[in-house]
Amino acid sequence: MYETNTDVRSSSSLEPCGSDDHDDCGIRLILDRLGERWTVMALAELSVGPRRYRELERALEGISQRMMTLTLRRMERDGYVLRHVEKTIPPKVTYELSELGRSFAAQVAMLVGWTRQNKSVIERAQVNFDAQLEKKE
Amino acid sequence: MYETNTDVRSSSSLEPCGSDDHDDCGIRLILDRLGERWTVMALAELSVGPRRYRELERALEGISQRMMTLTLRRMERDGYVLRHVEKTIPPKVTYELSELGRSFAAQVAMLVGWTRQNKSVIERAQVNFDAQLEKKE
DNA sequence: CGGCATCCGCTAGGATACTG
DNA sequence: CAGTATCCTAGCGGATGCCG
Repeated sequence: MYETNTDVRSSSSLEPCGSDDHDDCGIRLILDRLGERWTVMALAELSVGPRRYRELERALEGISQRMMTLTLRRMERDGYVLRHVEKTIPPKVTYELSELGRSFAAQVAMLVGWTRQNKSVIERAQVNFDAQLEKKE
Repeated sequence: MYETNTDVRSSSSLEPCGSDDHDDCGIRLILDRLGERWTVMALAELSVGPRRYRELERALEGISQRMMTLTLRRMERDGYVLRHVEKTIPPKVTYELSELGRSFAAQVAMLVGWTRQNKSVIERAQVNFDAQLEKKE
């Protein structure tokens, strides 16, 4: 019955930190980042391989320069992304996932997988919920 | 199209939806919810067992009535939570995780596990990043 | 008890302009 | 090319008050 895995699923049930009173056991550290609009897409693009600033900007269609920079800075600050600068003219800046970043991307990939499998169920629940509301009006 | 696969890790690498142009393949459906402040804590509390409104409110220390209600409504709308009403006086309303909700909670538990394992690495990266910034000023 | 309605501050994030 | 700086708004979320 032993899972000798490197596995992350050491606690198979939720209930963060053994019901640590109101601390969320640090999960916010990553969920605040994932909650932002572009992080996952940047993670996805970078998990293909290293990318220059402009390449990312083009891949993340619709992103503003401001958010491109902010997103990358925050990912770098958390240690997911490594930033390499070549001080040529014009400059060349390359972004790359760190070991931590690749591990993180793998986790997010699982979430994406779960979402893909349950998307239709969720959407049906939403439609149904909204329909019930209307009937009461 | 049949999905014979119960395993969520069908795509081990990120790169949502085979580089679907700018759609994030629906991951926002769940990340927008997880990005909110109280969802994970509510999920955690409910994964222990069914709870009444006030019980949840007390468990999620610091939450406002407004956000307690909003959080529960949105979780109900997505199909994670079932709401049972007993029209007594005073009323008794009980919330409970659905099958989907338990499956979702299990996914979040993995994220919590990953966070626990990497928390210190991330925090060290942040401190280091901030220190580098100050040196340049 | 289990809500909904209202007001209000804070911040994610878009648009635009400028720089080394 | 790879940013920074400024302005602005839409929406999360807190505080407060009322209700069946």
